[in-house]
Amino acid sequence: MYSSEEEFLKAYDPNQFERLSMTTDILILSVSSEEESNYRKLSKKYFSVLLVKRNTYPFKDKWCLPGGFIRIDENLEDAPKRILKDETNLHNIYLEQLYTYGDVNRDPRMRIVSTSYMALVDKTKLKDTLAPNASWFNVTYLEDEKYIDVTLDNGEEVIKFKIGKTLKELTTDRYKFTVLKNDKLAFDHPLVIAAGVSRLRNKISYTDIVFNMMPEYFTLGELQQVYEVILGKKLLDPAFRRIIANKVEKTDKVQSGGGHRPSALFRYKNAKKN
Amino acid sequence: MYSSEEEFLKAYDPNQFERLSMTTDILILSVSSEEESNYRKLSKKYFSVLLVKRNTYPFKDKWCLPGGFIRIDENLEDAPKRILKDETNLHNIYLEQLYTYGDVNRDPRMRIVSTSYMALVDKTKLKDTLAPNASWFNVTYLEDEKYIDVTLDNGEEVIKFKIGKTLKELTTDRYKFTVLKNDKLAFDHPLVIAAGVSRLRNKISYTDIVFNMMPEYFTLGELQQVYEVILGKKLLDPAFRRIIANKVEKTDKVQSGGGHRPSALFRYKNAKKN
DNA sequence: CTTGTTATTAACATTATATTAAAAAGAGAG
DNA sequence: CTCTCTTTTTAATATAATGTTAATAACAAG
Repeated sequence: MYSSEEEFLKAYDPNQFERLSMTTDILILSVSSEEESNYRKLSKKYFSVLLVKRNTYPFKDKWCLPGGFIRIDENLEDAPKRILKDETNLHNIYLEQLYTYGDVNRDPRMRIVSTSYMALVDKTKLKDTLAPNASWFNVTYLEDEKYIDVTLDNGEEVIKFKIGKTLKELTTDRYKFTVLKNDKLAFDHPLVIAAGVSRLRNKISYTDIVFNMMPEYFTLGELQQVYEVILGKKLLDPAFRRIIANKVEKTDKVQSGGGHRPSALFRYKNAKKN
Repeated sequence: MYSSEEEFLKAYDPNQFERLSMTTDILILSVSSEEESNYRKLSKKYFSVLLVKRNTYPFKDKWCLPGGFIRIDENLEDAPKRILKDETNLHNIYLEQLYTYGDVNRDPRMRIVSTSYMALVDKTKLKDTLAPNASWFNVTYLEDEKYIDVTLDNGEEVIKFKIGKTLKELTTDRYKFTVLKNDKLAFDHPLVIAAGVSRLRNKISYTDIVFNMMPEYFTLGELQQVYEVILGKKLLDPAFRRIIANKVEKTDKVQSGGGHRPSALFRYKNAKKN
């Protein structure tokens, strides 16, 4: 029919299949620093996620993940980068694609497929650069065989939802989830949060991504707290130290002033030395 | 501006952002049975992937993964299911989303974003149901720190390509790959193959997905060969048996006739008993 | 009956992980 | 200045997981 690819392309009709819209949603995760209420000995750390309050329809006045439309002349992964820049004023942030959601009715406006990303940030690097309608929520994440219970709390508002894992017959596809209760979080964003936390929990043990959430210098106690928050359980000191021993290096700095033996400050071994 | 969501939706202009097309690509993986050349003692198993030869532009006469356009009224994950049915005449196959590729120029026709899926099948269940332009290729997959070398071979044609891993600074994002050499495989499908094999290698150790590639009854030797093919290395018998001990159950069937001690046939423990 | 072959498991060696508990070093109270 | 409190840090031990060697089992073919 056509004798060359050029000829084919010239005659190509892009409207053969009806086109659709794409958006991106970004799960921005960090660990609460909680320095305000740091009495000594009580510095409970939390996982935290950045949400924005919608001021337009649909889902007006509900919370949602930062996101937006993919532009026609923009690479897929450039959209989350752009939005991250707008939202936190940071670039060069760890970003990883999570999952693409594409149910026909997931958006009331029209057919929209959305690719979600997970970003890990060191909260101490931002500060006052947050957008006005954005807020960090502490995450409590409880998972058992059948359900995941998530509670989000920003100090003023509490969002709770429950996610049921659908029958995992022969496998453990961690993304086949169903939202059971939710009335404050827009779209299918509860699924994105569950998928992201799940992914992070999993990856923390075989990659070094956790250091994207850490400042340059940290004590092993602080690092252990972050591991504990992400894994949702206490770790024993010697075991933890053995695990991360070859990932970090001791510096000659120490952190004193805590009413106890001062702790050595460590840094990530493979970090680019500035 | 609008006093209700309905009112907003009624007035909504879906053409605010230029829409794009979406396709899906399916990485159908299996393990070669190789029963034809089964002399005794030499039954080398291979990983295999199903490719189809394109008979239209673009990439006419090149091989590619089975795939197609997402229809406007079709859930995202229903598209790969539909195509899988067309291609292999099987349904109820293990299917898992891999990654969504969305570079602006990844398709010469127009802006197309593609979500790839991985399907695992038991090759003994198909047989003569293959589409005429489709063919199984044995996969050889060699991975080191910097590169992945892949060779695909269907007995008549050999496809080779090399993939470079981009600088993994703070992390190990297994998807940030670059295709270095490739002239017979269309689109960014080398990336999909690398991502899928990588995912399978990883997941085999903490899930039971491998049983999706196995027939109902199998010997531990056969299962071990599949593990070895997927992991790309030899395993020691006792170690392997300990690992899978609680995943399989011995049946009273045996497989004899191999010129040696007959082996017990096992089955997957959590399989639905028919 | 002997040999070749793979299946299967026992027994031991090595390594990794879990657990307990002790020593180290500063802050603050008196 | 000394005692107590606290957290850091590591030593030492116990337990579990994994790696390795090699013995035994069972059948086919000559």
